[in-house]
Amino acid sequence: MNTETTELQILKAAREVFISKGLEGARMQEIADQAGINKALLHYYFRSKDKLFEAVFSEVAGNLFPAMRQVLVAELGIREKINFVVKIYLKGIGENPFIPAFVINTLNTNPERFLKYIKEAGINPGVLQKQIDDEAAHGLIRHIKAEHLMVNIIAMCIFPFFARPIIQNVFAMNDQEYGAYLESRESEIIDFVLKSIAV
Amino acid sequence: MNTETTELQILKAAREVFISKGLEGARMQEIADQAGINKALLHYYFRSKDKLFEAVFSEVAGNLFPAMRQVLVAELGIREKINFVVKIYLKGIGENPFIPAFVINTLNTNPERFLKYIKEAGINPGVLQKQIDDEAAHGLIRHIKAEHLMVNIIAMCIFPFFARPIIQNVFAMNDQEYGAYLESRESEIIDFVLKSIAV
DNA sequence: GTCTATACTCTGATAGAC
DNA sequence: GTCTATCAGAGTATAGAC
Repeated sequence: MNTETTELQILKAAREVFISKGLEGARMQEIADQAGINKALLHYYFRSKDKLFEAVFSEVAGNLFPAMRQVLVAELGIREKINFVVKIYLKGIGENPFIPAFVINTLNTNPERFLKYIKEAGINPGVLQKQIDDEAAHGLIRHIKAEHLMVNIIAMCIFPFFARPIIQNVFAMNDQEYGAYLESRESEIIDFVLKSIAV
Repeated sequence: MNTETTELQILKAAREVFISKGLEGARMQEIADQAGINKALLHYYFRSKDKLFEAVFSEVAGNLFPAMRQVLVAELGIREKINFVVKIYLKGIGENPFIPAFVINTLNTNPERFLKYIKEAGINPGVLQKQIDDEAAHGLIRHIKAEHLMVNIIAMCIFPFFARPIIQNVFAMNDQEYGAYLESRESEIIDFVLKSIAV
């Protein structure tokens, strides 16, 4: 098998194992098995467990913020931005439902590792705040601080993914029902937010 | 030193280390150091690392849901309940800001361990749904499903605690400013929700 | 109950043949 | 590039003295 394929297979396997077990919980042996290769090869390609983790994490983290940034600077009204960001987030996370817990876990056990990716993202909430102030002044929405609006929206989008077992149990949903619940949240969240910021 | 004191000191130290490092990341040596005792004593009191973790986790998990349950069955209108639950949650978590990440982490790496505590909690959202339907029928609030309202509220309360490094960086807050931000969220969340469910 | 010393296991990492 | 075999270190757990 050629080099590139092997490397990609390792990364794929590593991503799955690290995401479900975390850095400390993951075993190089398990990653090797999952990739259908040998433990020694992992070190041949990535030198150490930590470097392999870094490779996985940078890939994941690198995809987190660009979408957000794109929305913030887009030429859209607040309502359209809200509509857009909720859809993008739910779709993105829905395709990789364990990413949020993985990120939060890394964020808490290893904050330094994370900071550079946040900085690289170059998200500037100032433009959003200005837009909010503008639209509020014109009576299109009520006034609200960007740091509350953004956090509220993202919280509502992400939370059901890592609290899944709790929610599913408390509301007695089976897997299928939970899938439907997640889908229903798209319009629910948008509706919830728009009603809240209406004048 | 007497038995009880030592056991409590071990539990305290174990709680701190497990919460910041997770089950796999924690070291028995570190727990022993933190407790000011010897590694062997940990095993004398708790037999194994896993049993020690279980002791810590059951204590933490056992305190999570009772508050929520109490609010659900209280004799209060929806608006008062919302007001109440936000305050209770923010206060409770504020005193132990790393609990949410710890729980989410355990929840994802070891779901089985969690399920029994959820079941024990005996939270019944049916009563809340009935109350919502009632108040909506009387035109006091708009209609909304309990599984959206509850998840939205809790998400907004908890999220800032485990996303702290991200939020703090994106909005360029220092530690003091972040403390003020967390405090300001109490009234912001209540306001945000009440405006959203107004008729 | 508490300690020191040590046994044992697991696992990340390397050496070296092919 | 890929494998088998092995090392070295870390970390949990136990034995046994006090």
